[in-house]
Amino acid sequence: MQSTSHSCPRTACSGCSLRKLCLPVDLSDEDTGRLDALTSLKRPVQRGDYLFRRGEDFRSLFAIRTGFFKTQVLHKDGREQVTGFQMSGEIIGLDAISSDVHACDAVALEDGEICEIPFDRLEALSREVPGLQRHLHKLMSREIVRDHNIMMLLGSMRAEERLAAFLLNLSQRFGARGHSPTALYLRMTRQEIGNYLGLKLETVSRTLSQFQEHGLLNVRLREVEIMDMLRLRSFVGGT
Amino acid sequence: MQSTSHSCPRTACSGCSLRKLCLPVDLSDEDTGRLDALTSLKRPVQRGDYLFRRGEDFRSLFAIRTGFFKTQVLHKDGREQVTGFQMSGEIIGLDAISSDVHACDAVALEDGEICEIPFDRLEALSREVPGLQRHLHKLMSREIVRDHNIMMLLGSMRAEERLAAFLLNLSQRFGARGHSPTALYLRMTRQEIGNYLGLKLETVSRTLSQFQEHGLLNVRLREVEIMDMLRLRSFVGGT
DNA sequence: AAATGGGTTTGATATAGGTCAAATTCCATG
DNA sequence: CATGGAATTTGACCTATATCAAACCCATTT
Repeated sequence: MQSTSHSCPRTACSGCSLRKLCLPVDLSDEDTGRLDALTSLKRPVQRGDYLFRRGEDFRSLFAIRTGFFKTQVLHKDGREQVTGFQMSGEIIGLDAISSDVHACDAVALEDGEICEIPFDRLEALSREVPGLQRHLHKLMSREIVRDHNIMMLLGSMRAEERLAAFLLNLSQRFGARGHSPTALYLRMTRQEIGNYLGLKLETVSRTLSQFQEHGLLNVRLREVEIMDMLRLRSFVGGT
Repeated sequence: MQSTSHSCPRTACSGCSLRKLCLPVDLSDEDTGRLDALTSLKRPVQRGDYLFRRGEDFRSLFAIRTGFFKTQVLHKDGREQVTGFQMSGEIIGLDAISSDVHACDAVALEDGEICEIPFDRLEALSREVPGLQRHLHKLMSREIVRDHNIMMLLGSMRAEERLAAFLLNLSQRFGARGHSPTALYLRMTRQEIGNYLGLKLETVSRTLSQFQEHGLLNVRLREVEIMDMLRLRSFVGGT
C-alpha cells in the first residue's frame, strides 16, 4: 500500500502522468525500461531552492513533475532578466549543453518535485531510439521558437500587449494541464513578471489595474481571473 | 585548373574552409564521405533572396558558406522583429525542427552561397556518429543561449548599451573569420538594426552619431570603424 | 547632367514607461 | 493578537525613446 521509499519516490517514466508532455515517445518494452532507468532520480524541491546556478557544471536536464520555476540571467550590475517560467512537464537546462556549464539560474517559485535526467545517458539512448532523438530535437527547437516570440514581445510590443500575451500564455499552459484557463494563480511577484517582460513592477501593477478597470480581468494580488478572453486576445494580435 | 561544374560547385564538406565553424567533428574516412554526401547541395543566392519563408515546409538546414543573412518574424500588423544576423559558417533553420514548418523568414542581405543539409539525413548520420550528434546539440543549445542574451539586451538595456553590444558582437564574429575586428562593413540598414535591437531607426542613427562625437567610432553610412574598443566595452558591462 | 529613390541624419515635439515616494494590504512570526 | 517586513497599489513627476518632418546624401537611371 505504501511506497517502498518515502524520501525518494521511484515513480518510473513509464508510469508518469506527465509522460505525454515530457517525453512522448512510443517505445518497445525494452526501451521503456531503459528510459525508466535513466530518469529514476526524483527529488523534492522547496520554494526558493536553486536547481542550478550559472557557472555550475552541467550534468543533467531537469524535468518538472510538480512545482513552478523561473530561469534568469543576471547582469553584473544587478539587473536581472527572467528568461522563462516553467511548469510541470517542462524541461530545464537545455542552454547548458552548449558549453557544459549552466548559463542561467533556475529557482523554484513553489515546492515541487523534479526528475533529473543525466544528459550523456539521454544522448546515448537517443542514438538508439530515433523517436527519442527526434523528440529531443523538437524540444530544443521549441525552446528556440519560444525565445524568438519573446524577442518579438520585448522588441516591439507595448506594455499592455506584453502583459496580455503573458497572461494568455499562462492560461493556455494551465489549461493544457487540466487547470482552469481563466482562474490563474500567479506564483511570481510583480517584479518577476516585470523582469520577464522588460517592464518595471509598477508598470505591471498599473497595467493589471487598467485591465481590471476595463473589465478584462479580476485581479486580487496573485489571483487573476480572466473575464474577457477575446478582448484580451485582441490586444496581442499575433504573428 | 577549372572547376568541373560552373553553376553548382561540389566542394565537399571535408574540403570546406568553414569546417571548423560549421561542423567541427573528427570523423573516420568513411564517415567523412557520408557527411560529404549529405552536404553536397550547394547553391548561390542573391541579395534579396529568401532562403525560406515562414509557413513553408521544413526539409533542410542551411549552412552559410559566404554571404550575410537576417532572420525575422513578422507580426500581422507589419511590425517585424529581426531574430538574428547570420554570417559564414553559421547555420539557419533550427527553429523549424519543432513543427516541421519554418517559423521565420530568412533573407540574404548580400550575395552568397549556401549549403543545404537535409535534416532527416543529418539526424540519421548523427545517430551513428556521436561526435556529430553532440555537435548538433551544442549548435541548438548555443542558439538558445544567444537568444537569452538578446532577451537580456531587449529587456533591460538602454539604447547605447544595446548598440554597443551589437557592434562588439559583430566585431568579434568578423574577427573570428579573419576580417578586421575594428573596420566593420554593416550589411544591414539602420531600420534592420533597429528591428533587431528593439529601437527605431532614428534612435539607431542618433546613437551612432553620439558614439562618433565621443570618439568611440567613426561612422560613414555602413562603414563603422571602432576607435575605442575598451570604452565601447565599458558600455555593456557584461553578465 | 538632371532626375529618381532609398537610406540616413538631424531637429522639434510628444508620450509611454521609468523613477521616487507614500499609503495599504498581506502574511509570517513571536 | 501585535509587530515587522515584503509585496502591491497609486500618485506626481521625469526622461529616454518614439514620432513627425525636413533636409541631405549617394547610387543608379535617363
